Formats: sequence, structure tokens, C-alpha cells
Amino acid sequence: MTTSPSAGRGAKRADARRNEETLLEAATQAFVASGVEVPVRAIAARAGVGIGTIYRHFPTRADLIVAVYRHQVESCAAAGPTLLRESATPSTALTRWVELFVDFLVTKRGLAETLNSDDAASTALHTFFVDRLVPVCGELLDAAADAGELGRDIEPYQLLRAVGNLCIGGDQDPRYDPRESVGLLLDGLQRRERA
Amino acid sequence: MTTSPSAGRGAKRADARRNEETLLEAATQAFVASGVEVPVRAIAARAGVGIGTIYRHFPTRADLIVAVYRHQVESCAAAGPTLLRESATPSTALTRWVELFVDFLVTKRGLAETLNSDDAASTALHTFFVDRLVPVCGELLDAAADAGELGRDIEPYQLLRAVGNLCIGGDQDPRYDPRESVGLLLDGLQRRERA
Amino acid sequence: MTTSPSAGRGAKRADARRNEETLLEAATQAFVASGVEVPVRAIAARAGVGIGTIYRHFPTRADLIVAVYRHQVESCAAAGPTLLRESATPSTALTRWVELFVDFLVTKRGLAETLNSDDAASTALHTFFVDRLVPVCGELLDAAADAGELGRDIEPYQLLRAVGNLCIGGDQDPRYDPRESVGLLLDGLQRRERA
Amino acid sequence: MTTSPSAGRGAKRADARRNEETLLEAATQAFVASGVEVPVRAIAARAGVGIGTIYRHFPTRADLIVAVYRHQVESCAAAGPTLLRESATPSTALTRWVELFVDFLVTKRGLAETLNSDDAASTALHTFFVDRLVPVCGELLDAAADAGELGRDIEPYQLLRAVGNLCIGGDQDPRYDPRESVGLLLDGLQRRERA
DNA sequence: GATGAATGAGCGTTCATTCAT
DNA sequence: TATGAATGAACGCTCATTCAT
Repeated sequence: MTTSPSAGRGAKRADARRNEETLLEAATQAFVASGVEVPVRAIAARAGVGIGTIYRHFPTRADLIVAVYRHQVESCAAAGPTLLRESATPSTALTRWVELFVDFLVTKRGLAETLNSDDAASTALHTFFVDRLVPVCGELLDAAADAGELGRDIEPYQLLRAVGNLCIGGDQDPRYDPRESVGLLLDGLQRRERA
Repeated sequence: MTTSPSAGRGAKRADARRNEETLLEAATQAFVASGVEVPVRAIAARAGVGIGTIYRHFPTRADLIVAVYRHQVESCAAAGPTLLRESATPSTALTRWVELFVDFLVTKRGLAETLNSDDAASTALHTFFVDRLVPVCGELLDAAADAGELGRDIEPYQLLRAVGNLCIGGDQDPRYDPRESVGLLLDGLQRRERA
Repeated sequence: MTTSPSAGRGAKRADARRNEETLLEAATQAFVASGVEVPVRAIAARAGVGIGTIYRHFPTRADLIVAVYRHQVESCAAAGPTLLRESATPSTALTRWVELFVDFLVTKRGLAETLNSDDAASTALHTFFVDRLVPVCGELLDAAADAGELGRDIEPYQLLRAVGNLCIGGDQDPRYDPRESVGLLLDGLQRRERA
Repeated sequence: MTTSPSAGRGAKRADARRNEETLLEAATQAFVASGVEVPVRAIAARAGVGIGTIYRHFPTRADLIVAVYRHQVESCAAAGPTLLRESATPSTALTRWVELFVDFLVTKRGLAETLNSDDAASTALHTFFVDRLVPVCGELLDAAADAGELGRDIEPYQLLRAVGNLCIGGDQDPRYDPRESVGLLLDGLQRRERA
């Protein structure tokens, strides 16, 4: 983001930085169009750069995916405390936060699927999501529990995984609505006793 | 289409039949070890047969997958009416049936994932599951609704997909328990009012 | 399978003979439908016999092809002397005989092509044709030359190959007519002097 | 589409260009040795390059075949008008042009055969030949007809096919001489009346 | 730093041929 | 003798990854 032309050793940086931006945009589009498993070539072509350039900036596919979604994951993480402050109840904050997460996932074709793969690239991606979102989710769950609004104990990781899973295939199939599923899950969470 | 094991009028059938069993076992193991997308060669190697043998018995990957899981899906489908008869309430029957389905899915690594893929083979598999299980699930839901035990309307397909999704990655990761997720979902289903 | 209790060693023969007939018919049809390169399996399927049966009767593809066309090649060979006797001039006999040969070839999809291949099977086929037809063609050419009706000397093998080649692809392509080509060739043969 | 060897603005082009040459040479040799149906792997091996390199330069087999023969077909096409100008009579020009075509075909083992195949690659090749050579042949035929030197009407496509067919197997077999066959055919073409 | 040509392992699939039944 | 199940080499093709320019 530093545009200062004077910088000296920063000169190349500006170029590289811009290239990286281009790459991220292209990857974002490619992920939307073809899923995160899209061939690297396709991303390079979309960005109008050589394939080697991708590998220079992002040695593994995970690096690229993480980079593409970093901002949004950060936003989502940041939204937790905010929602907690601004919502009427912790439970409402939790619901709204989960909805944010779902909105994010269902608009990223193939992302939820990839979070469950077990190749090296996907594991790194998974780790990134977990590291950033589990703590936030934990705070929301704790607050709701402290307020006595939760009928059950649940680990934040368990909840995030459940929500993430429910989002898989959420586009493409008109007979399946991830939001409805997540709604049920959250209802179950708040229910005090079982039949 | 005659599957009766006694029927074959040819002498060779016994041999081929046994080979097919071997193949199915190998495929089952391979699916568990590497998911249903495992290369055909790997299955052949595991079974100790030539690659052509696989193609003779199962011309498409979908044929093989369906064959591998047919018995268990049929069992699951058959269990629906039985549970409905033998359980104290339709709601209990539904819960138990879903648990059967979950038990099936979580012990088949990669199966739940594959149900969400969109290549030809996976689509056939998906269709097979849907055709057999959606009607059964629908009966159970209807019975529970008629008994006033359901707090929400839900389409059987939607429920099955949600449950199936929650089972993804259910083994392998000790921090995630699909049964807990499904329990929450079912609780949410029975909940009458939302917070 | 032998139902005649009396027959002795001739009993099996009849069966095998009939089987061979069936095979030849099936092969003939298959050759027409898909060319002589049709997979062995397809011929077996068409004949309703096992694939092993083909290999028992016809160890190589050439054996089968030769068997299929033997009758017609023999007929063609036999027609030479007859035409020579019955035609007004040797030259007319030659023309008519070539026309017979052309009629044979253009109705056998892929046969003319195969006569030019160089794998083992095709070579055997080629040899069979040459052995039977070259002498006949030679007699006709000699007779025409003796009658002073030929403007040029030509070896019978050379002529047969030329005619055979002109027949390649004679079906299928409406823009090419082998008979016209052969007509030109024969005209050229009778022409006395060149421009 | 720019084929000018100097034009490339990238440094790498020279390298790739040379590699393409190598590929074309290897393909030419492989076609001669085994026909144009030679496996792609064999061409790659002959060129000493990876199989992917072939696909990079020539996405389909047809592209490769056309590339291999383009220059010579173009030369042949270009020779038509020249011969017409420089020959004593249109008929002589036609004869010489056909001889050029024959010289080309008989030195490309398997090429004439392939022109008659019907797979996608061969069809493309066929089309390329037809598109380039039929018009030229047509001009020569027209000129000869206008000069009253032709005894027969013939379509240029028909003539080219006949000549092409006569060249099949023209090497390899010392008993068959395509040039003699073509000579007869051309004689037949000029002959005014039939016996 | 950027490029994109080259690589080659790996995939699905076909089919001639063998051989146990 | 007939069968057809089994074999496995071979093919076309894709694409992640490396590396010379």
C-alpha cells in the first residue's frame, strides 16, 4: 500500500505489491467461478501473469487461498466483539455472528468443502480459519453461557465445524438451504432440555 | 439384475462372484483409506486383480460405489418403517433412524464428502442415496408432524443433506463429533419457539 | 452338446462346423458395419459365442478375414476364365473382370484399406488375394496383349494393386467414385501412344 | 498466427521455436516410420522431450500433422500456377503438377493412407489438403479442358483422390510403382474415346 | 523478479490375448 | 470343446511443479 515514490529499496516492492493485488483479485474470481480447486494455470491466465509468478508469491495453494480470504476472515473475527457490544443479548450476537460466517462461506464456492480436505494445502487453510475464528466464537459462546442463554455446552471448534459443514454445497442445489440448517442448529443450542 | 446368489446357471459364475466380492471389499477399504475418488488402479492393486477386472464388473465408478454401499443403504431404508412401528413415539423413531444413518456415514471415510461432489460418479451416488432414503425420511417426518412432535416443518431432503453434511470429516478429527452436531440439529427440529 | 448317441467322432464336427458358419456370418456383418478392424469382442458378441471360440477357430485376425472373403475371392478368380471364354474380346473380359473385383471391394468396408496395412494379419490377407487373383489377372492381360488390344505392358500385380487402391474409401465419400477412377485407369491401359 | 521467425518479442521464443522445429522433425520421422497414427509418446521420445511439450505446441494430433506437412502442401499448391505459365501446354502442366504431388506423397509413408482415415485428426488433415490443392488442380484441369486437351471431364477432387489412393503403399513394395499407375490414369484422362 | 516452456507422474479407459473352469 | 473372466500393456490427456532464460 506504500505508494511513496522516493522509498529507495521499496521501488521494486511497489511493483510486486501491485502484482500481488492483481493475483489476489484473479484468484478470487477464479475461486468463485470454478471453486478453490481451480487449476493454478487458470488463475495465472486470469491475472495475465506467468505461472511462475503465482508460485513466487504463493508457494502453496494454501498460501493463496489464505491470502484471498484473509481480509474477510479478519473482518469476521473483528465482528465478534462488536456484535457482542451492540446486540441486545449475547445470544443474539452469537446468532448474528454465525450468520455473518455463513454468508461468507456460502458465497465462496468450494471453500467449505476445501476446509474439510486433508491435503497439506487444505490443512493450512483450516488452521488459519481455526486460529482466527475459534477464539472469537469462544467469547460469544462464553458470554451467552454466562448470560444463561445457552441450553448446552459446546466447544467453539465443534460449533464452527458444524456450521462450516452445513454450508457445504450451499449454492448449486436449490433443494438445500444452509441457512435453514444453521438455524436449526442454533435453535438446538439454545434449547434447554431434550425430548 | 438378478442378484440371487444361487441363480447362476453357468459354472464360472461362482468364480466371478467371488472375485466381485473381493473387489467390493477392496473398494470398501480403498474408499475408507483414500475416499471414493481413489484411483481405480489402487482398488485393483488392493484386490490383487488386473485393472481390467474392475471395469468388467463395474463399468463406471458410480457402479462400484453404489455396489459398495447398496446393502447398507438398503438396510438403513428398511429400518425406517421398523423403527416407526417399534418406537414409543415417531419422534423417537426419527431420532434413532437418523442415528443409524449417522453411524453409517461416519464409518465411511470420504463418503459424506463425495455425496456433495458434482462429477458424474458422485451424482449417481447422490441420486441413489436420495432415491432410497428421502422417502423413508419423509415418512418419519410426517409421522412426527402428525403426532405434533415437530416444532418446525422441514423437507426430508433438507434434513438428510444437513445430517450428511454434519458427518463430513467425522472421523480423523477428535475435536469434532458429528453425533453431537446432529443431536443439536434434531433438538432444534423439535423446538417449538425461538428465542 | 452332442445329442446324436451313435455318431462316433463325426458328431462334434457337425457342431463345430455350424459354429464356424455362425462365426463367419457374424464377422461378415461386423466387417460391413464397422470395418475389418472391428474389435474381436464385437464379432463374438454378434455371433453369440464366447471370445475364446473365435480364437479357437481363427487364431489370427487374418485367418478370419480370409475365411470370410474366401468364397468371394474364389468366385472372382473363377470368373476370369469364364469371362475370357464368353466375352467378345479379351479386352472386354478384362474390363468386366476388373469391374467384378471393384464391385467386391467397394462393398467391403475397410477391406481395401486393410489390404495395404503391414501388420502380420493384413500381410496374410494380402498374400491370399495375390495368390489367387494375380494369375487370373495375368491370363486376362496376356490374352488382351496377344490380341493386340493393350497399348501398354503392365504386370498383373501392378494392375491389381492400382485397382485395389482406387477402391479405398469408395463408400462413405459421395465426391469420390472408385469406378470412375478405375475406368480412367483401364482407358489408359488401352491407349496406344502418349501425348 | 504470425509465423515470421524474427517477430517474437519475448526472449524465450527462440528457444521454444527451436524446440518446435525439433518436434516437427521428430514427428516427420515418426510419421515416416510408423504412420501418422504413431503414439504421441513415441514422437515425444524421438524428440527427446516430455509428452507435455507436444501438447503445448500442438494441442491436437491434427495440428501436428498439418504443421508437419504444411510447407510441402503449400509448395505444391504454389507450383500449379507456375507450371501453367511455364509449360508448353496445360496438359503438360497438369502432368507435371500431378507428378509433384506424387513425389510428395510417396516419400511420406503412411500419409496417403491417413488421408483416407476418418478419425478427427485425419479428417482435419484431409480437409487441409483438399482446401489447398483442389482449387489448384481445378485450374489446371480447366486450362487443359479449355485447350481441348482433355478427353474426359473430371472433378478435381475426384482426380486428387484417385492420385492419392494410387500412392498408398508406394514405397516398401518393389512390385508396385505408384508413378506407373498415375501415368495410366493420366493417359486415360486424355484419351478421347473408349474401346 | 517475472516468465512460461518443459517436465512427467498419474489418471481413466480400451482391447488383444491367455487360460482356468 | 466352449466359455468369458482376467490380464495388463498401451493410449490420450491433464496439470502441479521446476527452472533456464
